[in-house]
Amino acid sequence: MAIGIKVTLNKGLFHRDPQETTLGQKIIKHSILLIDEIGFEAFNFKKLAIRMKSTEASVYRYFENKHLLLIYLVSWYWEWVSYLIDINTMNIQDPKRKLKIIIKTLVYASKDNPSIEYVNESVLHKIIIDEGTKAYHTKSVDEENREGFFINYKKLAQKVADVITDVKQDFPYPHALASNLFEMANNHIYFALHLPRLTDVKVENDNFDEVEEMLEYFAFSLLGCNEKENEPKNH
Amino acid sequence: MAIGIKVTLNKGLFHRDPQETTLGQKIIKHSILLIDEIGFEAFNFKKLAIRMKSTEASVYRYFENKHLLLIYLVSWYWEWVSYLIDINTMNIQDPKRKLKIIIKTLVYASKDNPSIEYVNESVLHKIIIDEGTKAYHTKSVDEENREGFFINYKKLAQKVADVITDVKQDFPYPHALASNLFEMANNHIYFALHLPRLTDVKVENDNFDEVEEMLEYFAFSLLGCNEKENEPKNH
DNA sequence: TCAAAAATAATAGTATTGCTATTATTGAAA
DNA sequence: TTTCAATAATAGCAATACTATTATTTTTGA
Repeated sequence: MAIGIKVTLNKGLFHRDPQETTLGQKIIKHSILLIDEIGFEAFNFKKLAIRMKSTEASVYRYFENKHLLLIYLVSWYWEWVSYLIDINTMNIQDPKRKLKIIIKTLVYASKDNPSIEYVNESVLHKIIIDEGTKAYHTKSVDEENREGFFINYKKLAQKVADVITDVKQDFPYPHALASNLFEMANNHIYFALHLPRLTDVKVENDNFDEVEEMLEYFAFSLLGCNEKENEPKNH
Repeated sequence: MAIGIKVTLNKGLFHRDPQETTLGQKIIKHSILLIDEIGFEAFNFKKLAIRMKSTEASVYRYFENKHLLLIYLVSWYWEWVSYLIDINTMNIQDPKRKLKIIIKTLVYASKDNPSIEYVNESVLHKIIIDEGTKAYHTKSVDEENREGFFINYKKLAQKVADVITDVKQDFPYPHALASNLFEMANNHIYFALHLPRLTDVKVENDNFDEVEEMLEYFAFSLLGCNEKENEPKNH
C-alpha cells in the first residue's frame, strides 16, 4: 500500500472496484460520513444515493448490499492500520518497542497522517469503534470467512501475534492477546464515551492517552515485563 | 432472583411484563429459539408470531420493537449470571477463589442448572455470544443508558470489579478487567467457532475449558498471582 | 473523429418489513 | 351475567431492499 495507490482488498467484497472510479470513491467517502451520522442500522443505499447526488441503482452496481460495504470499510481500515504499523516499526528491532508502537498505532491510527483524499480516516475510525464488530457477527460469517472477507483482520492479528511471541517466546496466547488488544482499543474508547462504568479510562476531545496506557499495562503485565523494564515515555 | 420467580428488569424495556403471562413467556421462549436459528437481522415479529402461533400485533403489545427485545434478553442473561455468581460464591471468602468461580460461571453459565421453564439458557448463551454486543452498539445507546437499560450489565461489572480489587488493592483497572473478562469469555468462544485465527483456544462440543483456562491465565497474570500461588485445579 | 461499448442517471416496480389501527372473539373477575 | 381486559384476525401504510428498463453521457480505441 502506498499513498495515492489502492489498498488491496478481496474482490468478492464488491461488484466493481470503488477505488478505481470517481463514483466509487464518492460511495466510499459518503458512506463513511453517512454511517457515522445516522448509524449503520438507519443507513441505506437510497439515503446514500441522495446524499451523494447519484442513484440507488448506481450504488448497487458497486456493492451488493450495505453489509458487504461495511466489511469493505472494516477491511480497508485494518489494512490501513497494518500499513501504518509497517512503516512505524520499520527500523525498530526491539520487540517491546515494536509492541508499544503497535499499541499506539491501534489507538491513534486516525491521527496518523498519510491520508487518502476520499477516506476520512478519523471518521472511519469512529465507525470501526461503533459498528466494527457487526461486520463479522452475522449468520453468514463462516461462508464469508471461507471467501476470505476477513483476511486483512486475521493477517494483522498474525503480525501482532508474531511480535508478541518475539517479546515472550513461551507466551501461550499470542493470537488471543493480539485480537484482544484490537478489541480493547476500540471497546474502551466506546465505553469511555457511552458506558463509562465499564471501564476505568477517560476519553476527552479525541485524547486516547489513557486507553493507550491501559493497553500497555495489560500487554506488558501479561508478557511479564514490569514497568521498570520499559523505557520511559517521551511525550 | 429465585427459581420460579421473576428476574427484575427495567420496566422501560417492555410495554407489558412478559414474565407475567403465558403469552409473554411464549414470546421470550420462541424469540430465543428463533433468533438463534435465523440470526437477529433476519428475525422479526412477524416470523416470531407465526412460529409461536400468535399474531404480530400481540407481540407488539409486549415489546416496542426487536431491538428492545434484544436488550431485554441480554439483561435477563446478565442478571441470571449475576445470580449464579452470587450463589456459587456465597460461602467463599478468598477473593482469588471467588474470581476463579466468577470466570467459570461466565464461561459455563449455560451449564449451570437452576432453570426457568420458558428460557433455554444454553441457547440464550449462544445468542449473547453471537448478538450480545448489538444491544448497546446503536445510535440510541446514550439515551437507553440514561433510562437504565444496561444497569444489569453495569452492576455485574461492578460486582466483579470489587472482587478484583479484593485480590489486588492497587490494581488500576478493575472495571476494565471485569468487562474485558465478559467480552473475552464470549468473543473467544465465537472466534474458536468461526474465526479461529483470532484466538489460541479450541472449543468442541460445548467444551469451553480452554477458554476458562485462558481467562484465568489473563486475570491472574494481570493481578500478579503467578501459577504456583493458585491452588491446583481439580477436574 | 466517430462508432461502439461501458458507465451512469432516471424512473418504475415488487416483495418484504416495521409498524398501527380496527374489529371480533375469548376468558376471567366482579 | 356483565364487563372488561387480553388476544386473535385482518387490513393497511410508509419505508426498505432490492431489480429491471430505458435514456443519456462518457470513455476508448480503430
